[in-house]
Amino acid sequence: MLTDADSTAPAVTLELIAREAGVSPSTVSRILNGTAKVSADKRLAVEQTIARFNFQPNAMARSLAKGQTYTIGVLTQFIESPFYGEALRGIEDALRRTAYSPLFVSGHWNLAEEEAKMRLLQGRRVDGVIVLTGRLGDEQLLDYAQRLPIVVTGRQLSGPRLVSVDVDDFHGAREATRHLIELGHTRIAFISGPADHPDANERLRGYRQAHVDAGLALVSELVVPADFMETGGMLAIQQLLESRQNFTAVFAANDQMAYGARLALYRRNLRVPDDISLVGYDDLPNSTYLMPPLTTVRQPVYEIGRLAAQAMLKLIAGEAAEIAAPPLELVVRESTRRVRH
Amino acid sequence: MLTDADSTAPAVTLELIAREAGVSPSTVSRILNGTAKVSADKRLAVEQTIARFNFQPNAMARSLAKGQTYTIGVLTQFIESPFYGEALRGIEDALRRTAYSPLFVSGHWNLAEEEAKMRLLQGRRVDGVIVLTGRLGDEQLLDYAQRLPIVVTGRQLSGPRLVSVDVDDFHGAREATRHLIELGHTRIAFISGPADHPDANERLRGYRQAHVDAGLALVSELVVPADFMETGGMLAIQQLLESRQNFTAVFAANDQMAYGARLALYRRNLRVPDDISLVGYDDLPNSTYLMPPLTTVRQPVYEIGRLAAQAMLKLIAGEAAEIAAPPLELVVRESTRRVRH
DNA sequence: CTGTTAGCGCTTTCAA
DNA sequence: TTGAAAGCGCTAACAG
Repeated sequence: MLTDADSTAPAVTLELIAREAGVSPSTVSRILNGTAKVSADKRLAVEQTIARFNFQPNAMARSLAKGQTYTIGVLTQFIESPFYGEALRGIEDALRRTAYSPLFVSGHWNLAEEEAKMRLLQGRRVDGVIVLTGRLGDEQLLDYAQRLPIVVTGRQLSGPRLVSVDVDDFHGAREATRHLIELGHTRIAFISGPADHPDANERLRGYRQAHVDAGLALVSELVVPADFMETGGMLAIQQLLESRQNFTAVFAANDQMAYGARLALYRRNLRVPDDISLVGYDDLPNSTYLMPPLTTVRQPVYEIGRLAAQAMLKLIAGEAAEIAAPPLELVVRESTRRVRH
Repeated sequence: MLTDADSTAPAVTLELIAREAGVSPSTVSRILNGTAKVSADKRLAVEQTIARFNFQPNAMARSLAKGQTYTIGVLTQFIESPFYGEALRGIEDALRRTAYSPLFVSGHWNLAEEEAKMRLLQGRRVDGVIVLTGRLGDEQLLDYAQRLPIVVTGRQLSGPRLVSVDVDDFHGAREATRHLIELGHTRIAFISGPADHPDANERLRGYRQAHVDAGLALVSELVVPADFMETGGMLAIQQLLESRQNFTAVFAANDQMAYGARLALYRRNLRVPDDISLVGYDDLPNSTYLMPPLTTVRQPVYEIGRLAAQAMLKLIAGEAAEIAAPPLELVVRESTRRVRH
């Protein structure tokens, strides 16, 4: 005898439901989609059989028939990133209670991989894709936008089916540096991001501009390149210390490097902020709990995610959309203080 | 005149490719899937037209025809969680270079939401789902497994199409506590997780057992409940201090609470580890950069993700699968030291 | 208000 | 080796 698990249960399809409820498939479809009025008795019958069979319509078939998948591709860089994670959460929240759901894929800051993922998303016929920064070229993006709506962060670009959001990193870095200068610091080290990273250069520019604004000399030995990772921050401090340059403050181009820098400083018995002031960039969730709590530039990543998803919904609806750049904000916590003379 | 963007471009389908290449749709399909031998010339012609039109087969149609989606649902709890993030990365890595790709959804530790997400995944006809802990009941899981393969973490359960991985939190917490005891601590505070959280209780049990093992008295005032969040850790320290109980060490049931505790201690001018030793649980990526670097119990989350995905692949292939529980490991860093007399 | 009839784009027998 | 034809499960005119 065959057990339930062994026998090939007949797939429960819309057609099965229709038959069991004594109506036509179209009627079931109408009820499912609210496409047209259906008499109360039939509706009841159908609803009951749906419940009885625990019927779950096949989204593939539905997509195929409608030419819409109700899914929005999201190209992030590292699925585990605490930074982009906030954006994903914003996207999820914006999509909750809509018919759409997100499909997350990661590109790992690698052009080829990002392209492959875009191909995957296109194959899956997503209704649009939100690109969280990354390395795809502007023309490439414009090109994708010929076929589907695109919302992209981290650059300024626009086109028929393409909207972008960008934050003003130049401004953010300039403000952060200015904060240090206002506290009396004149020898401020800068731990920079990868030279080929779009944001990294803007932040460096901001750091420099603040010096120019204040009539302060730029000391090239105080700018040390790193990789946006904690280890990079540690190495940078080491290099800075070995260079025997004086400095009373360190501005790291992102919080992760600031964390590394913090630890390296601790190892050398340099106190923050008493000996050295430290500033980060991003305001990762953890930065409130750094010791001491880190002064940093807050990026409204969650908000960006939310706005991006909302804009995408509009684009899909065929409406125009644009996203106002949400402002960066310097969050002064306890890792910076007036320089001691 | 119509521009390219305005005109309704004829969707590029497999049929179009076939026509353009002068072959039948079946031939194109065979080339795409490597399903059968195809003469070199036709293959070439087809490949060229595919390239020319930048053809991307419609995955929906494919899924519908094959009864397989080549996608694996992953039910995580918070998409932005640094902890589960590692598992997602493990899953991504394990799936790379296979035909499958993950579909991430989050349940937010909320039964109703997890159920809704499971329904979503079933509607999308995923070929299997990996459940990262959460609140679904055992019977529920077993029930899902009747319809599709399930791999679940954070519990011990097994069935026809269901495999689970679990770590021994009891053991982990016991070891961590023992470490403290070996350092001479006898009054060890414990910041516990939510009472209805599966892992939280195991960790509490471990903490208690270590005391019993060592013949140490259990002081109930030293156990304070919190919520697995940083704020909870802060509050717990406050409560502990206000209780005027003596303690020389704090064991937090997860790293996030340890972070909060660390900050609260700092605010009260209590030094770690000189005045108070601190131990966490999880070994989040950031814990290496805490100040001082945190002694904690390392959970092999990345590995668990990888193993889960590999097991899923086997289940899908109809093979048997099981996952050996990867061992927890006490990572002794700098937040603990011998008690001072 | 409801059923019938074509597809949506791909895979897969079945013949040739 | 290749093509014709049927079908995967659903939606959407089109009649009635």
